Amino acid sequence: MANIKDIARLAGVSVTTVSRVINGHPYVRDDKKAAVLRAMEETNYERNINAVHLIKGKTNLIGVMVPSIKRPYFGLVVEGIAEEALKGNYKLVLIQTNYEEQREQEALMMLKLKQIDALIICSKISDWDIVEEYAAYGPIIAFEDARGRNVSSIFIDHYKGFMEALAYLNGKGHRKVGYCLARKSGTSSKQREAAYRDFLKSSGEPFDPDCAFYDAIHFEDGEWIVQRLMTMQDPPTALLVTSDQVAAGILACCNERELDVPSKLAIVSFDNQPIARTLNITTFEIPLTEIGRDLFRKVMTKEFFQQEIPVRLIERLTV
Amino acid sequence: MANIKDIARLAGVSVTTVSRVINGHPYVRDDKKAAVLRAMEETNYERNINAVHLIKGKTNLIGVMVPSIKRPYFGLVVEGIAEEALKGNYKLVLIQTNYEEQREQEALMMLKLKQIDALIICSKISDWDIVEEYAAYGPIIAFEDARGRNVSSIFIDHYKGFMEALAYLNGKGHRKVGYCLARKSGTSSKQREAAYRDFLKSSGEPFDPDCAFYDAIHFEDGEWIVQRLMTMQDPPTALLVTSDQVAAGILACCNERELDVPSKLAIVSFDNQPIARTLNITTFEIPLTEIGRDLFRKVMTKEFFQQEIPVRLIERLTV
DNA sequence: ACTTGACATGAAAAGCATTCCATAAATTAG
DNA sequence: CTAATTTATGGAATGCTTTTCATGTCAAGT
Repeated sequence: MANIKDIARLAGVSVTTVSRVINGHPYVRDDKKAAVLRAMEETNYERNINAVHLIKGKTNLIGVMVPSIKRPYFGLVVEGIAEEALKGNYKLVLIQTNYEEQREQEALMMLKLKQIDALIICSKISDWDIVEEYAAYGPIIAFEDARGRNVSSIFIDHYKGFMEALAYLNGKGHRKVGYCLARKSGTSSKQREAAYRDFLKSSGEPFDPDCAFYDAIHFEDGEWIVQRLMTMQDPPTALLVTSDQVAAGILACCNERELDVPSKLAIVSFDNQPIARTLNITTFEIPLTEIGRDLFRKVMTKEFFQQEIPVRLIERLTV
Repeated sequence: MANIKDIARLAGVSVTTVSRVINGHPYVRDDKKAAVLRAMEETNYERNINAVHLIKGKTNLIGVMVPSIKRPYFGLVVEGIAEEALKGNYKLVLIQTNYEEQREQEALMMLKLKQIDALIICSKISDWDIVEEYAAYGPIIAFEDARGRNVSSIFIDHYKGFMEALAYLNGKGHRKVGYCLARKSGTSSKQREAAYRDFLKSSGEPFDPDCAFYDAIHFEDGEWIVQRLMTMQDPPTALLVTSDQVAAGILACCNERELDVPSKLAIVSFDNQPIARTLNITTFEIPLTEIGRDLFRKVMTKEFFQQEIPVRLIERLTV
């Protein structure tokens, strides 16, 4: 494969001039420019991008840390990131972590190694201390509440969101509300459980551990949730679900078992994914794709930035 | 940031020796090795990965071309690719093309520029000629029927699959079968339409253009499909759907409108995504994640490889 | 005592494009 | 008509690591 030196020789100019032509810099006579272009054409020349990366110290690659890309939730976020990346001529490096700390560290390491120009954390398990440490090596933004931390973030206040949802259900007459969470240990789950307990305390209801459903992540998780629900002698009359996918699964299984929604079981979920609209699920909108776009835009400014995205209730037919 | 020269100076050895330590090569005295390690520790040294890429001529990055990552179908494939990539210490560069030729070309160009070591095409719109041209620059594998082409591929014979599905429905007594396709112009859609027409010809039924539903891609597309179905005076008694997502959407809308499945409308779909199991959708299994893993493994061998993956009928409750 | 092979180390080349700096020619301004 | 710009061009340094080649020491084998 020809390199810039070959082109220079073929065109009878210096490598500097060739570089000027390639990068559209001024001060190159038209005839020389033409000669360079011809030489590039003839040899089917492409510059060695890795040499460019080396000298420029950047790669136009943005890292995206996601636990699992098959989950529509992350698909929607990454979609937004990808859309925006395209405009800025950036490419995405996808790091699927499966919530393993070691893999997350690998992603962070890529930033230190300058293999990526910035890192977007869609969800993580590692401690903030570790993330902060790596923030010294390049811009990082997280889609997770980082208030009080020195890391940029665009986030949902899940405490608030859950509170609002609980108040809404309470207002609709529901006294016993169950909830489905994804990872028990995640930041957002902790916020949500705190809200749940606080709400219970303020309304004087007792806490029933049977009302908590963990590891509710996929559509298919609706199945065991409904199954468990039907074995309970005193089941909740409403369910707060942290993902439309799960809510959709629950709804589907309820229909199958002729457990009427919302009269027997009300469902409120989060995200407002397309499936929620189709199935008329009452949900709190979290504009995932839009957030993805924002994450990209903001991380590219390289400036510290934190912003809360408010959730918005969309009333449909499951309450 | 310290570089290898600094380390060499600090440790009182040559850069060659430092390189040996870094890469675990033999013939370094223990005391020197220790000195190098100490120097690296002290300066928090990390080698410049772009320099490594330049000299090695490879990046340990694999390109993945997908039209849209938010579609669970591609999420599942990429999941498999990512799993396997992890094992080989490769990272994925995601190129979301939205079926725009220009973006596809960008992905191919990355291969030429040696920014990626190999390219996996999950779906494409560009002509094979173009792909073949770029195959000269590095390993490419496609998840699309490339028989007769000089490009590696792991594929489904959609003609066969559709034929099998039609025969199955015919055997169940369905004489008028509709079908939902994603992109009208895609290779797989062409194969499927060919099968459909051939089947009709052999069974002597006339072709009703109203039975064809195009751009059926997402769960939510089920809505308009059912709507249209209900306006037809002579609707098909069965529907062949090329994605479980769409089938699930159709099923959900049928339930809502009390159109009984399967007695009023039978549904057969493809993929056997998790949602199909939960909703008891009769479907032809296409092991997407497993195929993702295979795509990665095979493209890494850098050898020409073509393999058909047979589909497998999974009978459930929608027929 | 002499050859051979294993062990150890470093100088320098290779991989390639960008950019700073110096120089020269051609214009424009005054 | 000189001084100051603008235009044009190339040499060399820079970014950093890996690998080849050359050289040297030391122990084992004959």
